[in-house]
Amino acid sequence: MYRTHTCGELRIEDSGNEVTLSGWVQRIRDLGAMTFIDLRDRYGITQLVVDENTDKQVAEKLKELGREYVIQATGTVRERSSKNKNMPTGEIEIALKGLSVLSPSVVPPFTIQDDTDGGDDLRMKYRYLDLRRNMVRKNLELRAKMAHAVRTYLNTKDFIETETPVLIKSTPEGARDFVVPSRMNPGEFYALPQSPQIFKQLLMVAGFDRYYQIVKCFRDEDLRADRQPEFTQIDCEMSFVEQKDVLEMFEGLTRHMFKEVLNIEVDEFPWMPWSEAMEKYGSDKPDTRFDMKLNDLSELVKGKGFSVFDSAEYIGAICAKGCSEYSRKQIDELTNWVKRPQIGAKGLVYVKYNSDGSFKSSVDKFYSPEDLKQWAEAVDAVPGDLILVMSGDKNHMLDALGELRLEMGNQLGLRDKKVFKPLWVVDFPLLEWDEESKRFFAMHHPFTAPKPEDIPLLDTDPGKVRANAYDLVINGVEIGGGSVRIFNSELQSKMFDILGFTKEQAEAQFGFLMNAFRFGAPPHAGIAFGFDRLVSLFAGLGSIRDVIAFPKNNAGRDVMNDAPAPISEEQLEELNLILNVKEK
RNA sequence: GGUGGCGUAGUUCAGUUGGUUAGAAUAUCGGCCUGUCACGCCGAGGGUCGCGAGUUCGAGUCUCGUCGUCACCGCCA
Repeated sequence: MYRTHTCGELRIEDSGNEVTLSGWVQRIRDLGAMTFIDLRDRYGITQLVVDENTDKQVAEKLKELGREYVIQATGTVRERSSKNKNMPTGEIEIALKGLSVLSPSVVPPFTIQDDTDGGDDLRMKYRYLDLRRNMVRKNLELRAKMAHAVRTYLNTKDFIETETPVLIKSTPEGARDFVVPSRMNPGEFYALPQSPQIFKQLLMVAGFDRYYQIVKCFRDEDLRADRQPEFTQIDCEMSFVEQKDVLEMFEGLTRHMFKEVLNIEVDEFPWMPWSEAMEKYGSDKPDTRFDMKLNDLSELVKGKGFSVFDSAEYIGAICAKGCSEYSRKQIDELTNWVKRPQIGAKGLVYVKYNSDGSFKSSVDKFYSPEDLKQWAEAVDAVPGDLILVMSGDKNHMLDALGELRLEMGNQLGLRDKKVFKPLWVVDFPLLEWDEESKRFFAMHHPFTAPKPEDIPLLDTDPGKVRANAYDLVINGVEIGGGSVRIFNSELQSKMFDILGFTKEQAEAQFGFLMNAFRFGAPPHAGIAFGFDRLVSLFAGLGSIRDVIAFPKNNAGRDVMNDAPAPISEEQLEELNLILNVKEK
């Protein structure tokens, strides 16, 4: 028996008991004739004490100990003569009678403690040591708790958890696929799923009615703090439902998780049309923790002789509450910020609505105080506020103002991590025009159903067609998305047609799905949540890396085991592969 | 594919207009210490300043390239 208790559970009531603990040496405090050892495991830290005079044998053993040694310690629980109120086990200690080293440790490259001295690179390289730290382990415990809450909720709602294949067929739409060569089928490849999309729809055809899966998905695209090449989705599909039914079900799931995991009651989720999100927040994933909406000033500001505005397609503004005292330097910094290539604005016009009711702007030459008063009314500004205006190409400016809005939200401390504001963004466009290839792409995916009232537009103005597609957005993070699916093979054929597939291509790529639909497909709809993002949101973190046990770096590498890596000539031969790596 | 930040002791960092032998903290090792809990005190070892080239009498410092890493844009739902 290695232990009778964990390092986190002994209390003053256990005094006098003989116990055995196993764990890692956190720290040794050698006071000379008396030595204290902090013994750590997942559950906590317990202090061991050795008196040189009374425990000579054990004291001798202490000499070989070092940080992160795994030891087994036996002794008697006793009340401390000087207690530590800061730790749960702080009232007791173990007077050692026996001590054995189960496994020694070399000196670790960084210290295993909450405020570690290790940088990110090093912690990733020794991730198994990083995972010993409370902060990191807590994130993964949270993740496990959340996965449990998902299963509890969906199981009570009669969802069937079903696994779908990981080796599937590559499809042309969407993200780049990871591919896997097939040894048994020379020259042919599997793909790893970007999502189990087609399989879950086939499960609906199969009559499963309600399906879910917490499942790994793979996309071979460039990475970000919130994007990993392999990530986890809560993937779901339901039959005989409309959009409203799906949103209600998964609002229920989300609220259940907030309640179970964080003990937070969130407000009902508002529904916001995609067009409103774009116009008012400059984003399809608005952060509604704060207001500061975008305002279209185009009509108001034109025709006053300011050629920059007169020639612009769109002039928009946001109102930063209480910022009229911003200094020249602060305004300049904001101007430079929006001029960065990532934002790409030409400049920034400001109007200070001073506390005394007067105006000071960078365009005083062209606009009278009366004009500026009108602007202020249009953006709901009151004395003490700062109005920030940008002009240019409409879509670009909505985007830029949206970014500026978030930046001001950050500067003004309006994006509190402890506050959660979920909403549904609905009525996405069905199709997106691509200038390069001169064709439409499905904004969500090719199986998304158009809104019934917009179906006539498919023939006349496909770009205007809205989809029965929806995203769950929380605090400016896209947590999940889904759609009502097309379940009629004629409409599906039409979609493939609009997307530029020939009949043969559609048949080759999705024939089996179209074929399945000929055998009685129920109306169905589904959704998938980005589980990693949801966990990092709950944890109040910016990066999903911190909620994944073994994540990959920016370049998709696992710096711990150095994957990806070349394979042997024999392996290549067996897979019928010849490499043709281009020199840079 | 592109833009930017960072790279100095095991680790986290400092290092002035380019100027003598590159510092601090922490970790490690040794010594002292009976109530510590970030123990304390004394001492020691520890450096390819990421790598390569260039400018210069002289480069940790300036320039170019390269590698690594992070963030963002493109990409991705």
